Amino acid sequence: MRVLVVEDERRMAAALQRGLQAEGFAVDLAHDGEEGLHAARHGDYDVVVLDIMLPRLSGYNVCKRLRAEENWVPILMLSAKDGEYDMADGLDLGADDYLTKPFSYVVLVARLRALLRRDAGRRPAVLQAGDLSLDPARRRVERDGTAIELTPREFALLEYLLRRRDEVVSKSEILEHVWDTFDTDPNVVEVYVGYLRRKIDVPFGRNALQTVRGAGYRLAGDGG
Amino acid sequence: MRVLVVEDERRMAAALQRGLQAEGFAVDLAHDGEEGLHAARHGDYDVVVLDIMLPRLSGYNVCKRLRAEENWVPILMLSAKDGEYDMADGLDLGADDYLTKPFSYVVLVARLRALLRRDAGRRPAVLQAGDLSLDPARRRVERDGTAIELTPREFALLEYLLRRRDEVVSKSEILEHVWDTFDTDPNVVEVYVGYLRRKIDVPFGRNALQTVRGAGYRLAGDGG
DNA sequence: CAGTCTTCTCAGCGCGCTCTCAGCGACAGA
DNA sequence: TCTGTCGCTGAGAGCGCGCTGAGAAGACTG
Repeated sequence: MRVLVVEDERRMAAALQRGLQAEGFAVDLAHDGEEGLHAARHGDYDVVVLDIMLPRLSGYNVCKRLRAEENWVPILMLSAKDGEYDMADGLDLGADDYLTKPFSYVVLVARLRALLRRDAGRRPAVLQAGDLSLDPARRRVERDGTAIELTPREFALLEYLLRRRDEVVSKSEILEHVWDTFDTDPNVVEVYVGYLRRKIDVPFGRNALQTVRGAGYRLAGDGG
Repeated sequence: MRVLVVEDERRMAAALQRGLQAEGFAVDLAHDGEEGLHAARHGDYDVVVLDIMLPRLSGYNVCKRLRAEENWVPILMLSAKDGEYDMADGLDLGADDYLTKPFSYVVLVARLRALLRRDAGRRPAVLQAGDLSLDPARRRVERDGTAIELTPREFALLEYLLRRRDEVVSKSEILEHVWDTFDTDPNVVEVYVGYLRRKIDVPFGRNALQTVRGAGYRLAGDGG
């Protein structure tokens, strides 16, 4: 899941980046409003965390412009508690949720996941393919009722493949959305596909995670 | 689909080439503006990815000259984010789209596809000929509801023939667009036409992929 | 600081894809 | 019918893609 964090205060930005990456998100940073607006327009993010007090262009205006352009990416606004804008303003502008600094990190993550879940409405809270299920909020994976332990990277990979189940997903797309790079050695994807198979397919005698040679991978919607 | 990438920075150029080839494009590289201009003039490309900061001749000028020569090949401009030119300049010059570095790889591919689609006057997302269909995005081929597995080369060949369905396409055109060469033995085309027939025609008792002796091949619009 | 877990790199290997080649059949012109 | 050309196809060689085991490096825990 790709997150854009627009925050000018370096320490806060770095902390958010580290924290969210640990949760398995792919995080990009923008340090002022112009940069943030541009990134949000072109970056294909699943959610945007947007500070209000920003150099060059306020978060307030970034949000307004995005909505004016019919860009409906979920936005979570952040503001200092003594700021001149309050929650009502933020939500009026088209933000989807709102947090006041100082906020609890755990609350931030919970709200982000809530946004991702709510987004598009048709996205189910629990992703499924046959008897294989993944719950993004609870970080839980099951096959046939049995819980499966995954590392953060494995989890992010499976989540992305499940969100695009039945589609053929190229290694470069996977690198982009799960690793947040595109010029890395694609072998790392092959390695992690191997790890996943040994956890979600092999023990169950299934074949959900299929190779499409020369094109990428496909997660079978029926669970293999 | 032939893409020209004009980019002086070797690592970026190589990464783009690898990535786009993985997406099924035929990619040529040019490493400075003069070279790029020359290639764009004579290379018969479907789209050009053009960096702005280039040795010898800027992307800015390459674009300007091409348009002055009435060359309307779709151009996607790339610029460093702190560059002296901005989006408005690029679009004013006749570029069709514009991306700022660092950009998302997936967005680049999506924009390229959008340009290609727009260029041909709203190409349908799914190519069809009778009950034979090919979905470039999902990389899926079906006949009569049955999924058909194709190798990358077979897929590229069928895609090209479908885009020019009902037309007689010569072997040299096919070599040019699917193999990205023109001095190879045309026999390889015959071999792959044979492979395709055995997958899309023979099992269904059809004859969509027809030989026009002395001229080339034609994919029948009604699916044979 | 040791021990564990996670991530990622690397090298080797097996197989599927690609392409070449030769032989043969189909076709057109004489 | 004969002949030369064009296209088709089966066989097979080469190699590049994808998979895997080993292990190094780094993060985290006790």
